[in-house]
Amino acid sequence: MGMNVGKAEETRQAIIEKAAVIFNKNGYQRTTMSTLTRALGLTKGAIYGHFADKDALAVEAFRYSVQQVSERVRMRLQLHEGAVDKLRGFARTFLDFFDEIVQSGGCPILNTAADSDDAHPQLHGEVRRVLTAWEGRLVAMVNAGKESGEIRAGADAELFAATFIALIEGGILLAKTIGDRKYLESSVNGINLLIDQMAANQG
Amino acid sequence: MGMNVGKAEETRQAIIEKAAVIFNKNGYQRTTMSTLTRALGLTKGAIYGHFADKDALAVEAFRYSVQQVSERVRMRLQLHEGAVDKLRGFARTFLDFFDEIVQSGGCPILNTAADSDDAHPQLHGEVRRVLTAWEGRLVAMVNAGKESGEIRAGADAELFAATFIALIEGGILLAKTIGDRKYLESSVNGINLLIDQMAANQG
DNA sequence: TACAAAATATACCGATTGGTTTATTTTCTC
DNA sequence: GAGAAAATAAACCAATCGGTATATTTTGTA
Repeated sequence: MGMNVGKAEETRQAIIEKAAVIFNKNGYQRTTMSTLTRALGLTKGAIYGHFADKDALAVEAFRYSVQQVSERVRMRLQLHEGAVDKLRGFARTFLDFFDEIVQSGGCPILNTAADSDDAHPQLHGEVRRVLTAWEGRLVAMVNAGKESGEIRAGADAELFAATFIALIEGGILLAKTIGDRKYLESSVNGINLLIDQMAANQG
Repeated sequence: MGMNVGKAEETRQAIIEKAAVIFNKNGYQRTTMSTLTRALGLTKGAIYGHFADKDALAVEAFRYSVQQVSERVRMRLQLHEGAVDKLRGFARTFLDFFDEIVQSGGCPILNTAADSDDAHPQLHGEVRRVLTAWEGRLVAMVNAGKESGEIRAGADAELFAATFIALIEGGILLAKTIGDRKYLESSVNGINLLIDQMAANQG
């Protein structure tokens, strides 16, 4: 028989990685299969050999984009000890990679949420899942800080998590649209203020 | 000669108003001219008699959507006296009309910003103009509060304005995507906290 | 290196896209 | 209410859409 698992599984991954940027920059509808074939140097035959349809590719591309951000955050958090420092580092990460975020078309969570809310149920579900996971992760970090005594027991972890995400996403939107990273800096500034208020050495 | 200014200028306005919702719900690309003719009960001939092309209609529809939000805010602010109360009322307005915002497809500023950043320069310019105007309005309100003595002279108006907008836009995104208005409530909560810290009777 | 299977390219499909042209109806003015 | 102009409808256009069938190349293995 011929090849089994396939060496050119790499092609599939290459399609996902390039398609992720294109989808993020142009949105689901504006990204046509012809756009992808041109950008990839492949033909439809190749793409449809790896993915059932445009939807399936879009979903995998979105997951890849999110995974890239998650990896960035994970690596950054390794550098920090303690809940408060980790929370500050979490917020700071988006500032560190702001240029890269802009270059790849903006935050994929934001873009996909705005693009899919009414029209694309599966992508909408993916976004919601990612957002609630992000929220849960922040809540867990705050709770860890409470157990270690870094954060006041009375701090509202859910409130903090929601405000954190809103500030980051809103800050990216503002900074990218207006073209000035100071807007994201303002958001990170605001998050640090919230962290200060949760810290144990505060009234 | 025939008619001059035209009674059926109303048609033009009706097209804009209905198209505004459809564009906001579905995005620029997904909103086809056929979609609009179906929703409007008109044919392409009628639409293209009033607008040069799809782009021109989209721009006018966006302006109308923004104007609707502005009018809401303007009416709300009339109810309040004093800079601090006006600022709180400003933030609160988005909460009051949250259901309506969701029903009409979400915040048009957010949607258009995410939809047009790379692909649609004219709409992108419109969004940027609206956002900076919004920012300027907030800064002016804070400065008015400084002059009246309600707000500390040392308060950072620009920082507040940027954080305000980021929290509102991010809050709407979260609340609409996850389907729980508590996320927008958290954002308004955060804004009120910032206002507290700017108020004169604070350390 | 021959051969079969997997991967990719080519050609094609009906449907729909934004937009135009021409015919028809409404509308306003005199 | 007649007639001209404006508004709308109907039919049509090339281009492109997502997707498929089939031909061809590449690939891994025996």
